[in-house]
Amino acid sequence: MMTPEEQLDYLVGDASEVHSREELLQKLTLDRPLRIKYGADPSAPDLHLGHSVPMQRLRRFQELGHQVIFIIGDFTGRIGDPSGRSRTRPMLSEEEIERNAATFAEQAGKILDIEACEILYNSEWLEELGTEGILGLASQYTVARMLERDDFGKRMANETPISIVEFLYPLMQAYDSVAVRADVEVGGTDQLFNFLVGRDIMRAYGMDPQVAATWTLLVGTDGTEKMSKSLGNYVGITEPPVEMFGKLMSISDELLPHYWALLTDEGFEGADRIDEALRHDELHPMDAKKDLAGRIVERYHGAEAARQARQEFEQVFSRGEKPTDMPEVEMPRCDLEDGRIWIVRLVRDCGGASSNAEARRLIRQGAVRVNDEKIQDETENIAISDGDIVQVGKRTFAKVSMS
RNA sequence: GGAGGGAUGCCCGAGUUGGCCAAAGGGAGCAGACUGUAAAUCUGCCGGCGAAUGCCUUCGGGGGUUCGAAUCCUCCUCCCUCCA
Repeated sequence: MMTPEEQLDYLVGDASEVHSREELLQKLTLDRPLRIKYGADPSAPDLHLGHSVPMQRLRRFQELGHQVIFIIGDFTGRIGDPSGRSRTRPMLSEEEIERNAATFAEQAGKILDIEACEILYNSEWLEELGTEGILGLASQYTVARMLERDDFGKRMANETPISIVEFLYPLMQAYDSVAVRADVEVGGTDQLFNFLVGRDIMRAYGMDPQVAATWTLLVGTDGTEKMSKSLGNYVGITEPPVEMFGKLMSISDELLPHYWALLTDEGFEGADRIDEALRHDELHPMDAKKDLAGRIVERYHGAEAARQARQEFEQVFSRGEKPTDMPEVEMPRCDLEDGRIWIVRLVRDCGGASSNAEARRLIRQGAVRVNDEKIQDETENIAISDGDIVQVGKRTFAKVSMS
């Protein structure tokens, strides 16, 4: 059994900010499971490694017997994204939200014990608030304090508009904490302000304020922006092992310690060790990356899958060989003329291009090979037979299957 | 309530004395070279169409002027800024 101090370290030792550790320590000595709040977006059901960071931490709370509460922001989702100016958040129907929540639960279940979690919709209590309740809530906070938020402050300074609902958003999120009697709220550093509003609002409603704990946001595979689906720089936790492995191998060396710290169980200490070893040339960056990729694939797909993904990666990219499994393209004989097919059409059928123009471009640029032979004439009608292998670029392969 | 500015290709953003605009430039993306599938860099591509100096669809939406419009007129929709 860990002492409360050890628990504190285990739970928030690697957090970027905790307000406050003393309070959390005090709560840990209470003889009851704490209620740990995590807000989930109702519109983005595909979880990626960025989401996995706070979720791994939630799992630790769970391990120590605390109660994890997911709040699906179905109501707050409707009032729009407070940060995105032009991004119009689509209105989601109830069925969609329901479906997204199911997907969320399924994917979150890969990281923690979902059966033991409470999943709540904030429309449940926010709808009941009514105008009177909203006004009462709004009266608990001042404009000046709202402007303390970095984002708002900047926009005021730049004279870019801020809509009133954007002020309401943190308040509602704060009210969620009141409604679920949260002891702790966890999330990314971008949520800190909202979490702190939560503390104030809880006090205003006569409750013990929640502890706010945030973790550094995971940077995407591009190495600059935060990981997000819309930026296309993400690694989804349900992606197939080979894809996952490949994406992790393509990150820059500089990103390695950051990933190591946030995504492995070794945390910042392990990351420092890796960083040190890399600096002294005791470790090759590629090996370190393979290690990282392997660990992550293993977490979501198991050890065997991780081993295979690594092997496949080395086969195709290090040795330039063909992958073990290639998708087959059905080639009806009747579509051929004298056993020949237009190369552009072939590239498209293999999924190597989405239009003829794109296929032409690829051919002109020397990216297309059929049975290892480079094809550069975009007008060529090529003879094909069963089992021929078409390669487009470095990673798209397909095997022809005559029918 | 009043005055003014704007809506361009995936994103940002030129272009508005009408033709030389499929539309500059940057970013993203894709391919090639180089590699450790790195990253960085360099080169090329970057609306579509079974070869074309060719054709088709694009510059918020509709209508119009014209041989010809992203560029002019008109109505509509949306966004923004300033004054009150």
